[in-house]
Amino acid sequence: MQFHDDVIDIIKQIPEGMVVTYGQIAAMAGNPRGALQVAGVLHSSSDKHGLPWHRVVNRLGEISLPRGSGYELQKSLLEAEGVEFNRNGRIDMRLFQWSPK
DNA sequence: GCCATGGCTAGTA
DNA sequence: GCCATGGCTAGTA
Repeated sequence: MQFHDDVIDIIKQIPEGMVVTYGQIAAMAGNPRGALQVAGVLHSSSDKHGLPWHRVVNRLGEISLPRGSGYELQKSLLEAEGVEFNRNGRIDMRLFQWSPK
């Protein structure tokens, strides 16, 4: 599937220390309303393709995974790359959101 | 609201 | 086919 493959390509390009949004990826892959599908791809194909899945967050700059089920891991992976979280557990997207050239 | 996916029944043949 | 189910979100209030 084209969408699926595009999503994977895009995610692979996210540089270390940067993040992108589900919707952003969906739009880049040609389906502005496919945010949920992007989440699906992440959920199912992250391991197989060795994707930097932790660099994908929701539009508010927060981690979407539930506490105790991925949240902590994702947060620590991002912090290890220099991404900072404020007291609300959010990332300042003006500083860390990546967009391709 | 949106939309692709996956699981699980109808309902033909 | 139908229907529930997501690692979601634009656009009101």
